Amino acid sequence: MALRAMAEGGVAAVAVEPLAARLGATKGSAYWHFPNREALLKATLERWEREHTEAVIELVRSVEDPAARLRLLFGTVLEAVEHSAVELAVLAAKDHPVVAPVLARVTARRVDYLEAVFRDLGFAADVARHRAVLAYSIYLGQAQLLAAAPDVVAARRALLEETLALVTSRG
Amino acid sequence: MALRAMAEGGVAAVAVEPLAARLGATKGSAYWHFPNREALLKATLERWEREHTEAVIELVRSVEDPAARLRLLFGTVLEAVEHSAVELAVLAAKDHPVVAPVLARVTARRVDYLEAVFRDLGFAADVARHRAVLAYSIYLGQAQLLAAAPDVVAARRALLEETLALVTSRG
DNA sequence: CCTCTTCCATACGGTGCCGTATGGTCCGGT
DNA sequence: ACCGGACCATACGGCACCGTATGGAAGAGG
Repeated sequence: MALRAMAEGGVAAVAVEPLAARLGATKGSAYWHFPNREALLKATLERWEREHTEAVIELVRSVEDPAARLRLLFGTVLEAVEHSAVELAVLAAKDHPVVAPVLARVTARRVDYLEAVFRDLGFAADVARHRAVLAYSIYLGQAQLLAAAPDVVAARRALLEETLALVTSRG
Repeated sequence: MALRAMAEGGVAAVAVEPLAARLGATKGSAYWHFPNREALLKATLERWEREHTEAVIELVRSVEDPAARLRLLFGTVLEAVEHSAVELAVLAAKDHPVVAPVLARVTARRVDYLEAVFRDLGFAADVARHRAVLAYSIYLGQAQLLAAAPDVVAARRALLEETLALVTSRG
């Protein structure tokens, strides 16, 4: 619920009074469950941290071929637009003291996982690292672009293929 | 001034009372120059639109070789971190009714320019378009990543070279 | 049946911002 | 010397949110 609110209204929407109203409850109730607004926000973010990273990794883990694994990974995260609304909301609040550490952990975890995939693809350690950062940049940028100017990104399927081809190309 | 405030505190910081205080003035003064907060924000965003896109294009226009032009372009926009704070602030407020149209125009303008550069590089129209969207995604994602988790992006110079190599590689 | 804990509601004061009203200063034109 | 417009300050009411205080309902155990 709080995650849905965050997806729609950003981190600012994870606020006591609006959320209580949305749930048909009152502030009194909310302040029994959480000591203050910061705790509510923290709980919401940590829930996002737990659910929205390992879930994808888990989904993809079973795929043997690393190229197919990468394709499934990118395909999954780039199709779910409403899913990535939460991501963008978190990024938009990157300077908030409660958000920053969670965001740093999630980012590091994801890039590290991507790095492992590129090593599975046969890239040397340093190259794999670069490709991982690059691939994650493309994901972030594309999510941002899709949300900010969807008409600019017309042929999404073709773009996905082009992205995969480039990011896994040798030499 | 308002742009500086936006870079530091996001779109929310472009507010009448905080800005007036920052300038050592009062609300009364501010509301003489602008009818309301929305007008102030709009003026700030349109100033950003005018200054932060054409300036870079102008800087780069003189370079003959399209590959060198692209290198200069990416190098310029990816080095200026404090510069890109404004960009991220605008992206973070992409759903704000005043922000959305400005952001859409700026995005379209930039991707179109990139597309022209890739055509200059000899790519066919459709491929040039894909590369342009991809390149702009990388820029957005990298700016985001640099701001959200700077330690993840260690070797920036090498990453720039890798980016350029991939994005201009022939399929 | 009484009581204690759990959970929720009402009511209050505080803060930061918006926007309006109104008065004051300074300055060029006559 | 006067006046009108440009510019700025003070003061007010309103709104949305935070957090606290306090008073219930409603079930569990003695």
